[in-house]
Amino acid sequence: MTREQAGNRPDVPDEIIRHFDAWQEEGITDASNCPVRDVLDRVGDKWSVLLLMMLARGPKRFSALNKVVGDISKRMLTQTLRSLQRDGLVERTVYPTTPPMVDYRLTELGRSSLEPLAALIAWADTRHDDIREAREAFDRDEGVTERLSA
Amino acid sequence: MTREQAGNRPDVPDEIIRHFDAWQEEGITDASNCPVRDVLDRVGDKWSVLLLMMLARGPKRFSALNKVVGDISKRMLTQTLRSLQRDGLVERTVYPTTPPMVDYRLTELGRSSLEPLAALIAWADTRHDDIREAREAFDRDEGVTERLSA
DNA sequence: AGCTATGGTCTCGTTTCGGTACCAAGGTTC
DNA sequence: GAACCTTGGTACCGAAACGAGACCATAGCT
Repeated sequence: MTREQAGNRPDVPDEIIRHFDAWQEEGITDASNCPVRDVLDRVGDKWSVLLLMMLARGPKRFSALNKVVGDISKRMLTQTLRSLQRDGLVERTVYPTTPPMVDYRLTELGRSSLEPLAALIAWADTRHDDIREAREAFDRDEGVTERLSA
Repeated sequence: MTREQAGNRPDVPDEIIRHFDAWQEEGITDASNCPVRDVLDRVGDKWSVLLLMMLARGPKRFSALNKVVGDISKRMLTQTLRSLQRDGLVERTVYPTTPPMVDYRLTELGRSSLEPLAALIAWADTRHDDIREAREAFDRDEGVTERLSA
């Protein structure tokens, strides 16, 4: 009872698919009137999701985040945290010591975002091998993959 | 019984959180050994998720995708579709007519990705108002938001 | 006086991105 | 039979985003 029964129909609620259809008919041209487009732009940046995950356990200081992620530059860390704060996903607390101490924690909204994000992570985890395999096959065959149909 | 009972604990399975913790201890420095990082980079580009959604209903031709998304350039459309194909999420079929006709359809793997993606979309839809509100508040107060704690 | 630590900002060079122009091959039109 | 239309791209160029590193203020310790 794996997942084969899916056949040609995605195992996604029809409701969602109808959603997609609606957008297609309206044309998704403008990002402004589309709530999802808006959120996708945030999810769709290199660091936001990663930072949200790192804050899942609890508050973390700027330097701790910088250390834990490692290959993020301070510039992007600041920038990403600011936009997460602006969107109400994280909260920034400054302790007026010297040197200053700042910590970031998820808001309730931020915590709620982890739910769907966790689903995505879980998918990534279980299907990653398939992706890697596909990738290797593609690189090996280099375009021979193209199915030609009369 | 909204969502307030969450308190300080995210309503995310502990299993997932422990996952995050593990990464933190190992340091997430290198994107290569982290399956999620890999997937996040794909999800985390401007167009991939949008295109996957547009293909949810069924196969679509290059020009149809270009029309439906609207503000994607042909360049990025080609590029994004290639990488989705490489990752085994979409399948490319060329019909050798003139002018050539090409269509793209989700693979089983691609279809399976819509499940967690749909959850994310649903979240975006229900919480978008909160985000917009937070954004307006932030822009209005411009940094006064900073909580100072002794 | 000098070194260290924190949470940034500034600048600069590189990557990536969006937009436009262009291309190939065949069918249709004049 | 030369001009034009179509599709699915690629080539090129300027613009925007990104990464690495230098720099800064403040205070405590040596």
